[in-house]
Amino acid sequence: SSHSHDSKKDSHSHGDARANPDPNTCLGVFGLSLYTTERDLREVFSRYGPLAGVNVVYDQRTGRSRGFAFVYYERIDDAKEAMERANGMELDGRRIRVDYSITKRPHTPTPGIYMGRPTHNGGGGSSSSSGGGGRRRDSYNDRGYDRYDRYDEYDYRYR
DNA sequence: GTTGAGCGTT
Repeated sequence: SSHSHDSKKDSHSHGDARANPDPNTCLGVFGLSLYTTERDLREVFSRYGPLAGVNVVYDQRTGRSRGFAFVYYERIDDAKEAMERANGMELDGRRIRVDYSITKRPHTPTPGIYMGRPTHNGGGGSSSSSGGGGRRRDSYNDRGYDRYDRYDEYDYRYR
C-alpha cells in the first residue's frame, strides 16, 4: 500500500501562456465594446488601484477600437485584484474579460521614425511650400519609410 | 452604431 509521487501541480510550463498567464502589471481587457474608450477603462480600473497607463488597441483598417485593450497597473497586487474584480463584469453592455497580458510591449517603438504629421500645416494654407531642403510630403506612404526589415523584434531588455 | 474571439495601433 504505497502511494506517493502525487504532485500534480508541478507544471511550470508556459506553453499556453494564454491559459495560465503569470501575474503582471499589464492586464489585457477583451470583449470590450467598440465604443469603450480608454477613459472609460481608466475610470473603471482605477478604482482597484493606481493605473500606470491604459492602451486601447485600435484597428488599422477601420481606425476604430478592436474590442480589446491593455491596462497597466503600478502594482501587481492591484492588477491581481483588478483582474479578478473586473473579469466578467459588464461594461457598456458587454461582458468583458480581464487577464494578464501575454504580450507586454506595444508595437510603436520604432525610434527614428516619427509616425505623425510632418508638421501642422494647420489648414490655413500658408502656401509656404518653399523650404530650404525641406521636401513636403503629404503622405508617408510615399517612398521614404520602406525599410523596416531592421525592426525584426525589439530587444526589450528589461535589465 | 451591428456580429465577437481574442493579446498590441492611432
